[in-house]
Amino acid sequence: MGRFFFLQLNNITFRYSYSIMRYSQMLIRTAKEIPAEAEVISHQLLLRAGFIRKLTSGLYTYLPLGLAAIRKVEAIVREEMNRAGAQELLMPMVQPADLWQESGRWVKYGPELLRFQDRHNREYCLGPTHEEVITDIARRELHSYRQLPVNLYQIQTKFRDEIRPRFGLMRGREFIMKDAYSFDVSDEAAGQSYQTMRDAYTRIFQRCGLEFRAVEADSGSIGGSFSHEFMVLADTGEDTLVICQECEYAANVEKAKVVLLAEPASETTDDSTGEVQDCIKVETPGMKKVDRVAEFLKVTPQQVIKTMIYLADEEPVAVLVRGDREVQSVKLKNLLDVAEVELAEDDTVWKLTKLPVGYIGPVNIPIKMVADQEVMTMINAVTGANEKGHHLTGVTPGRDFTPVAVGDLRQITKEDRCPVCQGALELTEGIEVGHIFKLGTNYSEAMHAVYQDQEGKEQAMVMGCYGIGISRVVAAAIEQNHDENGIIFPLPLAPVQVIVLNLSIKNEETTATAEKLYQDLQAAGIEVLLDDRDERPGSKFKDADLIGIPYRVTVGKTWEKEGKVELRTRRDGTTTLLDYEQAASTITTSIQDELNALK
RNA sequence: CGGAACGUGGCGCAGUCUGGUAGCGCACUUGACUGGGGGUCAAGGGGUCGGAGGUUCAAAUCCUCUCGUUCCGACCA
Repeated sequence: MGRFFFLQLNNITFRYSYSIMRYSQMLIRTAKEIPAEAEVISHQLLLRAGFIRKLTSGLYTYLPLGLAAIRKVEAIVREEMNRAGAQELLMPMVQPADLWQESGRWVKYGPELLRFQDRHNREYCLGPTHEEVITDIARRELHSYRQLPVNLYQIQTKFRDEIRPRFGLMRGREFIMKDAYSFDVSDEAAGQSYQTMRDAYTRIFQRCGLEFRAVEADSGSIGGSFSHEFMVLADTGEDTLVICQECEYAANVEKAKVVLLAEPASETTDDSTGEVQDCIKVETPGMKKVDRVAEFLKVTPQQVIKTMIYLADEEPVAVLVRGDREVQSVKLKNLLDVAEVELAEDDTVWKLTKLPVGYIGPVNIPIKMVADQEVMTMINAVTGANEKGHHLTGVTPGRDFTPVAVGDLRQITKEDRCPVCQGALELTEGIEVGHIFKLGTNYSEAMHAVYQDQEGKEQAMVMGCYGIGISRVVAAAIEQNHDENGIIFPLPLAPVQVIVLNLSIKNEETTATAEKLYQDLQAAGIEVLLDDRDERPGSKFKDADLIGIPYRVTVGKTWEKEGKVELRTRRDGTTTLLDYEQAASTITTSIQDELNALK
C-alpha cells in the first residue's frame, strides 16, 4: 500500500515514502470554523485543513499533510543546495555557552537566545542559528587553502524565544530552517560563493512556484557587509519592499537608498526669492503636530524640520527630518553604529529637555544631534524653539545649527526615484523566506578559524551564511495562494499532487475504477490521495478544495452515465472529461510538464 | 516590556452583570433515509466551567492570587 518516489540528484537518491494514501485511514481532520486564535489566512487554513496543531505558544506539531508540504520544500532545497556544491551535515540544536562567549554573542544576542543549565550547572542555549558551531567545525577540520572553498548546510529546527510569536508558522518560536555557511580564502572568493548561493536561491524559489523578489537588505544583528533577502510577495507580508519599475533594483525599505532630488527652492522655502532670512521666535500655543504648526504659520509641512528624540543604546539623540518625512530606524541604527534605537517616551523627553514633545528644535539643543541629508538643503525652515508654546521661523541649517552627522535617515516613499536608474518606484509587501549574508571575517577572527595559504601564512577564513525558513515557506505559499475555499498549493509544494474522489463507494464499479486510477497514478510515480470515505460528495469537494490539492479527479455520476472521469484543477477550476483509459497518462503528463516548466 | 481581552466537552460559542450545581452548533457513536458543493431524522457518549485560595447554606457566576492564550503598542514630535 505504501508508495515511493525517487529524486535523482548528484548521484544521491532520496526516497520519500508515504505509508498510507487513503483518506479514510489518514489523520486528516478538517474544520469548517475558523479557529479563534488564528489571525492571518495561512494560520487559519493550516489549522482548518489539518496541517498543524498548536502545542503551546509558537510551537506546532506538523500533522501528516503539513509534514508532507515541509518535505516538499526540503527536497527542493536539498536538491538545489547539492547542485550548487554545498554539503549537508547536521549540528546539535543544543549549544554550549562557551562558543557563544567566544564570538561575543552570549552577551550581545539578547533575550531571544534561550539559555539554560544542565545538571552540572553548565550553561547552554538552544540554537537560534549556528554560526558558532559551524565556525568551530571549520577551525577544527579546515586548515589548508587546498580544502577551500567549502559550503556546509543543514536542515534543522531552530529556537528563538520571540517576544511575541504570532501568525502560526510565520513567526513561531520553533521553526525549521535550512542554514548554510561558506568558507573561502579571500573576499573575492567569498563573493563568488555568495553569487552561487544567490543563484541557487533564485532557482529554489522558482521551483517552489512562488512569486518572489530578491532585494537588497540590512544585514542586521548577524553582522556582515552585504546581504539580500528573498521575499515572497503577499499582502500580509511583515516587510515593505521598494521595487524599481524600470530596472532590476529592489530593496527592503530598511535599506532602500533615498536619492536627494534637486527640487526648486520654492518648494522647500517659504520665500520664492530664496533669500536667507533671520531666525525669529513666534508663539505657537498648543501646536505640537507638524501639520498644525504648518497650518498656523501658513507654511507647508515640507518647510518644517521635525525633531525626534531617540534613545540609541540608552543614549539620547535628536534626529532631524523634514516635517512630512518618517525616520527609518534601521538606517538610524546604522548611521549611529549602535545595536538598538528606540523612540523616547514622552516622560523621558521631559526629563532630558524639560520640554513637552512638540517644541523641541535643533537650535541650541543640548543633546547629540543627527540629520537626514534632506534637512541640510532646507532654508528658512520652521522648527521647535526649545521653549513651550514657541517655534522658530527662518531657521537655516549650517548657520543656526550643525548636526554631528548627516546621512540618509528617512523612509523611502513611492514618490522617490530609483537610486540606480532614476526610474519610478513601487512599494509592496513581502514575506522574508530567505536571507543571504556576506559575513566576512567577523566570526573566523573572533573564533580563530584560520587556514594556511600557499606561503604557509595564517589567514582568517572569509565566511558567508545563507538561510531559508523552510516552515515559513509553506506559510508564505499559502498567504500568496489561496481563495475563499481554502489553500491553492503550487504543484511543487502540494503535499500530494492528485486527489481521486470516489463519490459512490457503495457502487462496486465506481469503486473499482477509482481504485484502479489510484494505483495507475501511483505506478506512474504520481503522489495521489484516494478519498474513499463514506461521505457525501459535498464534503469531499469541500475538503479537497480546503487542503489545496492541485489536481482533483472525480469518479461518480459522469462515470456511471458516460464512462468518463472529471479532471479539475484547483487553481482555476477548469474541468476536463477524460476517458478512463487515458486518465492516468494524461494527468501524469500534465503534472510532469508543469513541474518541468518551473525548472 | 507596557496596555487590553479571553480561558466553559475535540473545535466555535452562550450562560457570569441579577449565585441555586451546565447549554447550543460543529465534530464523535449507533440506526434509518439520503447521495454532485460541508444533508435529514432519531437515539447516544463526552465537560464540574484554566488552577489555587476565599466569601456563602449554595460559586462557571462574587473576591484574591496564579497560570495560560490572544490582540494592540513598542513609531512621527
